[in-house]
Amino acid sequence: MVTIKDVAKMAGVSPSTVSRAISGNIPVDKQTKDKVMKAVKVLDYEPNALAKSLKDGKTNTIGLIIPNIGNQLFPSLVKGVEEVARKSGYIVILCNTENNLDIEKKYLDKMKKRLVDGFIVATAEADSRHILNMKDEEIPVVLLVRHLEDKVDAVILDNFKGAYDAVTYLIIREHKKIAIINGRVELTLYNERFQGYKKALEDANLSVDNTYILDDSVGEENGYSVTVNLLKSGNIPDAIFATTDLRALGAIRAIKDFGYKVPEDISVIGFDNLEFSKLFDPQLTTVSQPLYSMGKLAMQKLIKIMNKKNKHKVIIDKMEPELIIRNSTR
Amino acid sequence: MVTIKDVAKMAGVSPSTVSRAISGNIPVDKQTKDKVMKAVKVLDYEPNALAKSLKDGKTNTIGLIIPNIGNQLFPSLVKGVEEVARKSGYIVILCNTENNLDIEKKYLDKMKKRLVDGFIVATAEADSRHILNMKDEEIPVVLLVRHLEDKVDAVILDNFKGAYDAVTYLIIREHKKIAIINGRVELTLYNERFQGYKKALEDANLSVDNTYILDDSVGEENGYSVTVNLLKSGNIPDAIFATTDLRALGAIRAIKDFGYKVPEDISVIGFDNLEFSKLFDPQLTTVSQPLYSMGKLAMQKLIKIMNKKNKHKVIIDKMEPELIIRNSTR
DNA sequence: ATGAAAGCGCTAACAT
DNA sequence: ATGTTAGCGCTTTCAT
Repeated sequence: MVTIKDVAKMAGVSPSTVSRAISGNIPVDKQTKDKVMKAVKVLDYEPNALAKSLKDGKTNTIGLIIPNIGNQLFPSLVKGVEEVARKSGYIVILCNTENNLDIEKKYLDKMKKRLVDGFIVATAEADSRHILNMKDEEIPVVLLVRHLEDKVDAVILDNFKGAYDAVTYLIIREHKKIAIINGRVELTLYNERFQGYKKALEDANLSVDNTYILDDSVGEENGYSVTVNLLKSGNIPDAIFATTDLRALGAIRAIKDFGYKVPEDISVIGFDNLEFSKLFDPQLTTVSQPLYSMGKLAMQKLIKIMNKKNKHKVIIDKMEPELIIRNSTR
Repeated sequence: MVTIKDVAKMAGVSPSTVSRAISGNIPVDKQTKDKVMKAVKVLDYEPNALAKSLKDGKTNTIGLIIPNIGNQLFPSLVKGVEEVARKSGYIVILCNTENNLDIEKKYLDKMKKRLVDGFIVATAEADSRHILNMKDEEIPVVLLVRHLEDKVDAVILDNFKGAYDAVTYLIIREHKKIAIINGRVELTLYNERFQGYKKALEDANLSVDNTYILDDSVGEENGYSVTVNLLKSGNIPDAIFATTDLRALGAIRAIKDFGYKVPEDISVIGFDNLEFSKLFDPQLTTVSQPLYSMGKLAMQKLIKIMNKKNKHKVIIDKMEPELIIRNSTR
């Protein structure tokens, strides 16, 4: 490995002069600089970032904690984070936790040892003491897609509004019997979507019918069997609000299997606007989360936080969802 | 930050003893070890991995170079790599190149400065001198989903066989007029798929009809317009072999728009077996790439290579594709 | 078994 | 403007 010493020797100067010549911000005689640069070229010298990091306690590295890159939500998020990071001179370590709190904690510990400069955390577990601890240790953290009250900076979606708008749209289009397929209500985002659903019905003086509240929080059925059960009961809704696109697809499959048509008999609306939702037949009406922008914003926030060491005011950025009207609603 | 000195002071021993006590492989008096461990606990000491890396020239970090995490092929690959890496004590730096050779090179340089221990490269550009250079510098590299002759270790799919099997299946099911929607033939994988297509036709004594060779290498249409053009020409095929699932979906959309049915009028077969391809209506018949396993294998290979410093024999692992028969073929 | 000292490659304070 | 020195936190000879 070529070190700064080798360059110094070849250029006939001291290592510090080489360091200064390379960094640029410290005045160096033009001639010596030329000599140094030539030596750098000849030797193909690459400064050792590790040594620099050790010296100045900054690694220009961030840890990105996500539950599962296989879940289609996350690639867009990751892409946004990576792009801003790269353009700002940071690199990102990808930490996939498999939705396992233990793995998450281990990753966090490991990353701290490596002096990662900050974290973006996009996992949604109930137990969050370890996140709060990081706050106390003054390690820069930005939450993404989740938040912890107003204690940690975060970039989230206005899930309530997304659900409210979706259901209100259905109501405007004269649907009256609107079912919801929901996920684990312990997770804030599903609770918020549920609240939005209820509020929209209430504001339209429609009653909330418990038989239309479908719990899809367990298993990997993605809305299929709960929809089947509902249809079997004979209590046919005229619309279904699914809290994810995947659930919407499951619902549509169930509806088709029962010989009903989407949207003619039953409208279906999804949530997330995943890439494939526009490729589906019928193209899915859905609530769009600006995932890519959210990833970018999270990284921008993190950079700001990392750059100021003193404490700052916590800001929660709540992004606007957008209703994308396609062909699965009439 | 708590350092090894702080621990040493509290335990009343020297830093070297602390180091030995922690590492474990060097004999330390049981009593002193206990004292040290207690101090470690009390102070919540975390060894600085950076310092260790600087010392022993190993970072336990690998760089994973991919063209675009937004492309559905890559999350599975990444997942496999990450899982094996994590379980073997490595962390992975995610480098998204946006299909830009310049960004790729910059990332590679940057990673080298950080003394990344090795690379997995899953980008498919024609210009590969920089990859070959790494080989010369004896930097461990494994290519994934692409390869460079037999010069660099790689994990790839048997694209020829995948295409051959798919087209042969169509022939067995009595299709005679089989079109192909292909990508950039400069990329080995598309060339191989094309060769598989041709060979299957030849082996069945079917002629290769140029009007059935659809070039979908430019734009973002994903098979839609080339299919439209073909159908417009009146030269209706009875099957279409699309070289990606996305292109298959585009083809199906075009076919439906023309009032034909899939698979009754025209069978369509895809390639990749992306997550959503089974959710589509009709569920897509396609050639499956074991992406997750390929990611895992690539990381396993890389670990082996990193562990032996002397040169080794280059091995190309060619994975078996699997034909997944669903409902888009009759 | 343990401590002292040197050094990984770099930069910055200090000296000239 | 440039060289000398010290030190980031760790491990590893070399002594004892």
